[in-house]
Amino acid sequence: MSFDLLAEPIRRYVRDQRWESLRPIQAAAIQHILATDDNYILASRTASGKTEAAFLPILSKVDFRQPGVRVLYISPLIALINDQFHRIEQLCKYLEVRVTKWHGEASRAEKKKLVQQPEGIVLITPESLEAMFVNAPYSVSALFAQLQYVVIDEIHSFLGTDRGIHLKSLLSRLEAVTVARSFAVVGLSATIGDYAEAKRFTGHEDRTKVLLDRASKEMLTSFRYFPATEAGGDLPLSLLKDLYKQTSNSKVLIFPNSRGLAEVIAVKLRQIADRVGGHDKYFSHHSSVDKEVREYVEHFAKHNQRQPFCIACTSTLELGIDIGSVEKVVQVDAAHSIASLIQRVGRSGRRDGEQSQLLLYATKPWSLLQSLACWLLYREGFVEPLRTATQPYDLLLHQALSTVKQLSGCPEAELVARLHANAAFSTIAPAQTAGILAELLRIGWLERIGQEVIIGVEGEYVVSSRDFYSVFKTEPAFKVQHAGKTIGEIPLTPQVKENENLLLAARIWKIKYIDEKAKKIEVMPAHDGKKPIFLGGGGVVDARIRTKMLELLSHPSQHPELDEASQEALRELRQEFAGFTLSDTAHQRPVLVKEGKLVLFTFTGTRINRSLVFLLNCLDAPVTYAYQEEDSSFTLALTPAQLPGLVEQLRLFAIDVYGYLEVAVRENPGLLDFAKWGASLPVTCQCGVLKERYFDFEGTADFLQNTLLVFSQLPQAASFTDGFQEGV
DNA sequence: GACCTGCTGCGGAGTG
Repeated sequence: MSFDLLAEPIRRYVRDQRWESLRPIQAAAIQHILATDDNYILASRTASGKTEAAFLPILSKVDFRQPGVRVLYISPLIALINDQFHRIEQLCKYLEVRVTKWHGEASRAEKKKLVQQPEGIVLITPESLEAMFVNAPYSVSALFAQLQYVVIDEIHSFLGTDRGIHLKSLLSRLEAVTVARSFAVVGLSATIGDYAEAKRFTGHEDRTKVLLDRASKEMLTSFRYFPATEAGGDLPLSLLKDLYKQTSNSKVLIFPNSRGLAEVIAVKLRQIADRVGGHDKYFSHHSSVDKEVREYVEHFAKHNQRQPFCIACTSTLELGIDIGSVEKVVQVDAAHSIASLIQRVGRSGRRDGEQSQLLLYATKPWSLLQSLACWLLYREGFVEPLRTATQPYDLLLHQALSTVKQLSGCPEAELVARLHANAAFSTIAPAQTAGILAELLRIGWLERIGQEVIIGVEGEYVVSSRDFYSVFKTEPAFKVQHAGKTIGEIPLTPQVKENENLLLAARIWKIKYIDEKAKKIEVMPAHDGKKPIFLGGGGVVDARIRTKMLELLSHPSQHPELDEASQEALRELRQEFAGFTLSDTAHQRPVLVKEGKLVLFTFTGTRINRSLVFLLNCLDAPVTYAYQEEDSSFTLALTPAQLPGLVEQLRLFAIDVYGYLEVAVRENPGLLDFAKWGASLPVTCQCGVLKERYFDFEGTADFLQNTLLVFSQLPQAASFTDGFQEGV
């Protein structure tokens, strides 16, 4: 049925592929895309042919004899563009349509040719599109004036992120240069939790539809518990031995949540394999491993059908790039989000009829509890809700500079109007935009010439810098080399000294010398070393995960997926909370009374805990406290009678926090380090960015208002506010 | 107790 709707050359392509049938998502996409000019989100599991689902109908529909680029494909990764280029080019040979890669590592000659004769399909990254707007705005209109379709791959990776707001703004600006003032958008993804958000992303929620294939693969899951021997130490040997036994004969991906631990696992498993005569295909894969080394690992995994292998990796192997069939996925300690767990699980079982396995290791009781909570929520189909910023002042600042550069200056009123008309910034009031522009004029990033604003002297440095095109920050790093070969890149931490040993790319190295000027570290092979240290902020855990953890502690549910040691660890943890009778885990929170102190377990998300820490530091009469993210607990030097009063005080601060935020941001500008362009905003906007993206004071006030405290040694529950009234 | 992502234009040397 759907097949017959395709153009003849495309039908020939499908026949030549010898596919038995079209996949469900392909059949649905063909019917819908050919019938309407609406936007579509195509959601179905990895390796289900989404690229073809989009391109078969689009190529059948679009008239490529017209001049101009007709289809633009946008990807979050260069590697994905290179992957997709081959597939799309194969398909386009049947139509004699030109396909051009346009990213930082693509051929300049090809780009130049395309500008001279704009046609066909272009594959691009958001940053390259940004660069084109800034450096060659005439090319943007020359290439894209006749644009008919924009395909966004892995669209979930943009949703709810700064990079997503950036891309949304670029799409809005792109629409403005097309003759038709619009194009259709097709978004592709395997993991979308929030379809409304995906629809809004296209800029036209009302004419965006979702085509969804829910089919998924069953995984054989088991939890395994090996308690860490020392705090902050490496993994216990018993875990590594078990891990080796479980994985030595399979094709495996191991996700240990950090680059350092990925190295430890790859090196230690290789050492065990050496001793017992196992295979030697142990790799590590993360951002600090050299790109060529990573490509070799990906290539090996993809083209190797029979041999077992093991890759210890971070989120570099979560997205899109096809690495062939994986039989087992191992997660060491809890994944930071359910969205991430879904992507990781999705890396295995790409072939039909293959049984795949998920192994969840834990080294600490709380991590086991969190891991179990995440897995149960994943099974329930829960994905963290996305919070797209409604006041992204920092991204507006970036796009304001980019727009002024694009237009070579423009009247201030027109700039304000353009930014307001941009779908990414429609929720920002023009008065706020004017305030941001005033600040840019004040610091010399913009200048006023007559009626127009242009890029200022200081601004030229910013806009001309290589770092301008992206909205995310990166840490400076040193190249690690051995005998002329680059192994990877690491930040210069105190650990990096001559004669120190470190692990990188699944090997052990001794540092020979450090060339500060050239930013290079020369190393030689060694036999023993420490894991590399990387600097990073903390993770953000959703409140729903913490509530699930509390439910697991309060209700004696059975989980056959847990091994004996895990069962025992869970039993012990439940025992610690046996003194509390919690009937309403949505609102009740336990407070342990011991040794003249209180331990308040908030069981809420990182943002609210973070806000509570901030509010505690605002108090006029300081309270001694210690906060732990692992078990979401606050240890307070208070008596039970004092707690309700404190809580009410914090709630009042949370409702009217602005003054405190302003003081904090002036005293400690580092608070805004998470926002690349935040430092140049007016202080009011800086506070707005902090409030919306780092803290959650509204949620905190809500939490403080509605939570019922259950003390371990008091007979009955007391509400925060009740308690406060009693205290008065 | 984190992880990831991308990048222009120019000059000059080397190559065909």
